[in-house]
Amino acid sequence: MPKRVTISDVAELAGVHKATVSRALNELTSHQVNTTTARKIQRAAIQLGYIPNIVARSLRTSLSMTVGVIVPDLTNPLFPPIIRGIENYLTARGYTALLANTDGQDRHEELAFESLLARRVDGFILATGHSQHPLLVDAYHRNIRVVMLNRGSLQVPYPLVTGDDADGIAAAVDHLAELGHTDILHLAGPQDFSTSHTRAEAFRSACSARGLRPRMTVASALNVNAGEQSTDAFLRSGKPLPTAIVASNDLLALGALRSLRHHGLDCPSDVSVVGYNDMPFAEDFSPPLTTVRVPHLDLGSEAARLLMEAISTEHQIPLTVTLPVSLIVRDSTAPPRDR
Amino acid sequence: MPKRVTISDVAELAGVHKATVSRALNELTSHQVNTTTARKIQRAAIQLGYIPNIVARSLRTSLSMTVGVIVPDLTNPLFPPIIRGIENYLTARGYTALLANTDGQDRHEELAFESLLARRVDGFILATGHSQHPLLVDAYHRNIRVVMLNRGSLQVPYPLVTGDDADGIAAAVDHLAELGHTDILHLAGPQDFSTSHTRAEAFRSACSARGLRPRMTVASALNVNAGEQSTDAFLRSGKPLPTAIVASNDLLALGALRSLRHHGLDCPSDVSVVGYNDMPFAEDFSPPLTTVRVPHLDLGSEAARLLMEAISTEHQIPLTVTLPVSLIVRDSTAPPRDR
DNA sequence: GTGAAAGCGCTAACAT
DNA sequence: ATGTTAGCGCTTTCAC
Repeated sequence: MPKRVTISDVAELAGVHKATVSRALNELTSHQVNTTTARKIQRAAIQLGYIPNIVARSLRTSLSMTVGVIVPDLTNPLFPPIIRGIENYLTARGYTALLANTDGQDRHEELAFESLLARRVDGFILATGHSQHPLLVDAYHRNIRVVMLNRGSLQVPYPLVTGDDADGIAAAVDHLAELGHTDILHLAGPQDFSTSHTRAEAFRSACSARGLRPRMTVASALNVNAGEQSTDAFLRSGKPLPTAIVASNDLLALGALRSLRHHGLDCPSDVSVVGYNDMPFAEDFSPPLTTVRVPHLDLGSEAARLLMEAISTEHQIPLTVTLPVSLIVRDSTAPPRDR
Repeated sequence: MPKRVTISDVAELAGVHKATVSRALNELTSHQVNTTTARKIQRAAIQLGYIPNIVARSLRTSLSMTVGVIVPDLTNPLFPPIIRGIENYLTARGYTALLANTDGQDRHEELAFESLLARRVDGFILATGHSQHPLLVDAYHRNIRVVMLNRGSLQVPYPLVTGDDADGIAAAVDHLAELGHTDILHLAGPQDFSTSHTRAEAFRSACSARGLRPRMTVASALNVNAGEQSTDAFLRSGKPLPTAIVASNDLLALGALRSLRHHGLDCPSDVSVVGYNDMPFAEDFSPPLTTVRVPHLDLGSEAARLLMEAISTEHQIPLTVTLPVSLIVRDSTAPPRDR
C-alpha cells in the first residue's frame, strides 16, 4: 500500500495546523474556521486525494458510524428488500451496515453479536428475535441500542417495527370468505416465532369473527420444505380437505403448492392458497400467488430511523411502529368448487 | 453507554502490564507469555467481560479486518447466495463484510468505494464490473486489493471468479438441439456487461458448431421488465417465431415467460425457454424453468479466498478462476411442435 | 517473559 | 479564528 495521506499532510500543504484541517473538513465545525483558509484546506485535501480515516475518528469519538444488522438468512427473499431499506436510510447519513447471518442458531447469533460489538457498532437492527433471548436481556442491561424488526421480544422493551399482521391475516380470511370459502386451514409457522404466533392468533380471531371454524397445522420451520412436508402430512392424515389454505408466509405457501401438485390437486380449483409477504417473483409462481404485501423496504428504513434516534438519545423509548399491509389478489385463489 | 472495559482494566485486575495482556490475548503472540500468567489474564478478561476494540487495533495495525463488497442490487436474487458464500469464508477468518449497492450507477459506486475506503477496508469484492472503469484503474494504481466477481475488467488485471459461461450456454444449446430445435433465439443482456457479451459469443459459436443459425435480440437491462419488453418487441416484429429461447439470465427468461403468456403462447409447447443462473425458486415458476445452475455460494467463497490471498501478498497475481456449471432440466423445455 | 514508551490518525478541551 | 496538547485503545519495538 502506498502511504495514505493523513490530516497532517493536508495541514502541511495548506500551511495550517491539523486541528484546523479537522475543523474545516467537519460539517459541524466548519463554521468555526475562516472561509478563506477553509477553501485553501479544501483545495489541499482534494489535491492530495485525502480520504478521512473513519477508524481513527471512531477511536477518538467512540462513534463508529456503523450499525450491525443481524438476520437469520440473507438468502430468504424476505430480507434483501429490508436490508436495502436499512441501507438507503443509513448511507444518506454517513452510516454503513455490517451484516451477519445466524441461520437461526443462537450460537451464531452470539458470535455475530460479539464480533460486531468488537467492531464498536453504534447499534443493532435485529431481525431474528425469538420470543425469549438471554442475549437481548444482557444487551439491554449493557445499554446497547437495538431495534427489533419483524419479530419482537417479550422480555425487553426495545423498539419494534412490523407489518400489521392482524390486519393482513384478516384481509386474507375476508377475501376467502367473500369467495365463499367456509373451511379454511392455517398453515402456521413455528409458534415460538412471534410473527408466526401473532398470525396464528389473528387467524383464529378472524375466523371466529366470521363464524368459521379455524383449522390449523404447524410447520416445523419457515421454509419451502417444511411447508411441503407439513402439507403432505396433513393431506395424508385423512382429515377432510379444506377448500383453502392461509399460509403464515410465502415460503410455506410455496411448499403447500408443491405438495398439492404432487397429490394431484389443482390450485386454485381444488384448494385456494394465500401466502404472506409478497416475496419477489410471487407473481411468477405456478399459479401466481395471492398474498399479503408487506412494505419491506419501509420496514427497513423505519427500523434504521428508529435506531438513529435511539443512538442520538440518552434514554431509549420503547416504541412499536406498525406499517400497513395490503392483500394482492392473483390466481391462487378462486371460489370453492362444489364437492 | 457504560464505560467499556479496556485492555488496561484487564491488566490491572490480572496484575500485569497491558502489553502482556495484548500478547496473551492475541493468537499469534500468546506463546510469548508464561502459561500461568496467560491463564490469569484469560480469567480476568472473562470476569470483566472484556471485548477487544477492533477499531483501536485497526488504527495501530492498519488492518481493519473488513472487506467491502459492492454489488449492483442485493435484491437481485443472484447476489444473496454469493454474499453468503463470501461471508462464510470471511467470518471463519475473523473478517467482516461491509456491503454496498450501486443500482448500476457509477456515481453510487464511486461514493460507495470512497466510503468504504474511508473505513479502511482491507480490500474489495466487486460484482459490478463494467467492461471499462476509471475507478478500477485508479484503484489498481493505488495498489488497492480487489477481486472481481462474475464480470471482469478488461483494463486492469485483477483476479476474477466466474462460472463457466461458454460451457453453460453450450449445454443449453445442446439440450435444445437434442430435443430437435433448430431455430433458437438468444435473448441477450446489454453487451457492455462482460457476462452478457461472453454468453452471446458462446451462443453464436455453440450454434455454428452445430450448424444452426444463431438469432439474437438484446434486452436493455438485466431484469424481468427488460426481458418482457424485449420479447414483446420481438414477437410484435413479425419475424418468424423461434421454437426456443436461450436467455442470458433467469430474470430475462422470466420476462420472456410473461411475454409469451400475454401473447397467448404456451411454454414449452409453443416455445421452449432456457434461463441462466438457477436463481432461487426457479423451479416454482410457471412453468418450472430449465436453466443453467451456477454455484453462487462457491463463487462467493472463492472470491473471498482470492481476496484474502491478495491481502496477505505483496504482489497481486491476476488469476481467473472458472467454476463449473450444470444444466438443470425442468418443464420449460420440450421438443418443438410441428408447425 | 514482561515492562516501558511510543505512536497509529484523529478530535476536543484549553489556550492564545 | 487558529494553535497546542492530550488521549481514544491498542500493538510493537526496545529494554531489562
